[in-house]
Amino acid sequence: MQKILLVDDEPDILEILSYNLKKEKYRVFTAENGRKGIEIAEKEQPDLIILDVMMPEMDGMETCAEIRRNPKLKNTLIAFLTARNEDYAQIAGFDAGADDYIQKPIKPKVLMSRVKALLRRTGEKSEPGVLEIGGMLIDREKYLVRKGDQELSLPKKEFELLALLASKPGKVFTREEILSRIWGGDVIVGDRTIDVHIRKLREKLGEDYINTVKGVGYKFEF
Amino acid sequence: MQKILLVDDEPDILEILSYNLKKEKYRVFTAENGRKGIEIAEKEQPDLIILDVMMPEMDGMETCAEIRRNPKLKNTLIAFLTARNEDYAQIAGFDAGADDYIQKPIKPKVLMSRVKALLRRTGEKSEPGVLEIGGMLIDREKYLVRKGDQELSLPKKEFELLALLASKPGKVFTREEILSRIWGGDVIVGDRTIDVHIRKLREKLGEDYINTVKGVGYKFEF
DNA sequence: CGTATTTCTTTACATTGTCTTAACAGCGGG
DNA sequence: CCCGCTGTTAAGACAATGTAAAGAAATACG
Repeated sequence: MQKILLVDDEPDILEILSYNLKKEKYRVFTAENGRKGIEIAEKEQPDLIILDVMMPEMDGMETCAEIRRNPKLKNTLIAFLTARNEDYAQIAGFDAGADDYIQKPIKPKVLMSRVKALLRRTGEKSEPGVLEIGGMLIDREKYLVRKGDQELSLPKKEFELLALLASKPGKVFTREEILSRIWGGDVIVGDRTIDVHIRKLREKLGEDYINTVKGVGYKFEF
Repeated sequence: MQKILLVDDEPDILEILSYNLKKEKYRVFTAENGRKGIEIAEKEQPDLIILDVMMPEMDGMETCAEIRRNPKLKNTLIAFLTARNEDYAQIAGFDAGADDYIQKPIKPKVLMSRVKALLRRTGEKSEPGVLEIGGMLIDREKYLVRKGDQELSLPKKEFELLALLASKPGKVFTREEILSRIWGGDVIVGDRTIDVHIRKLREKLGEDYINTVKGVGYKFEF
């Protein structure tokens, strides 16, 4: 999961951005000024830092320059938040070294696409698109599972659940772990929900792949 | 690797830009005037041409117009370099056909993000002009689809959507992916827009080519 | 230029699967 | 046998997509 640090002195903005980014499964940290921002950044090593240009004390430009000077953070992506009426050229004029500018007022959709575009480069995990285990082929790109000669197309949640379990055969995934990886931390679902999905998977794949470890969780085996 | 052609009469600028672009793994060509620029462009078929507006003899505008007239170069991306005090609107007013304006003084980071943004869409790969799948012929150059004996001429968006999905048969493209590749990152369109285009495609091609993977996206199959 | 035509987007439902819940059954341990 | 856990089933809630029609935006045309 990729980390994003937000630095802005306005709590409202922090909250809005934070909310939207979390919704998209980013891990979000916030700081209300540049100094604290850098502190947190050093500790958390975020993938992207979003800086408000206008801040008391240490403004975005300064913070940015500071980051660029800091050997531990030098290569972190930086995006500026700028009010629309600030002249782009003027801002660009500062030798700031930002990777992108995002204009206020902030449109969540715009923000998200920008953030994604920025992180695309870095982000791309090297997870293989297809994994093969126990005579089974799980294709994440095509959302398809091939077992022997038959192709199964599983519904989203089931597929993700299978892909998760199968990604580390033998490892026991706790319910919590499963919840946070597939449903995403904040979603609340009932106790039986996971079981039901497991059930469906067993139905479709056969009973011999997913094992229950009572009191702990589930694991994939073959 | 993508090619960029720089045209400017000031050797200093050429060098700075060249250095920065090369650092980002672009293949860079330079020319000190419009005439030579076009010559090189014809030979190298760059993905992007960056033109200084102010040049002796043949200035940026003229060169640009020339490029747009040249059948071999017509579709090349063009970015202008303009001094800050030249009025954007005035420049834009010329029916020059540029794809972007970059203001001097040039800040490498700004330049890079612009260049990347420009090339993102086009860039991807040198995909074949025509692809053939499932008894269908998709000609990107002519914007034509042949299915069996009949020729369909699809509207732009529909065509691009089809071409995208068909470029990786079986792969599920998420809505996000589709949006960012066809509409381009920042455009905001309603939820149902994609569906409607899918609908039209299914109407024209038949129901058996594009499959929905609920909660994930669409894929092309045959 | 204004108008006609095509393409694109939105709106406002209808529809379809998927997901979740609820209720109860089974099982093993203390 | 009671308790905590998981299994199972079916039903309903819900979210994602399908669809038709109308409104915008482009574009072509005269």
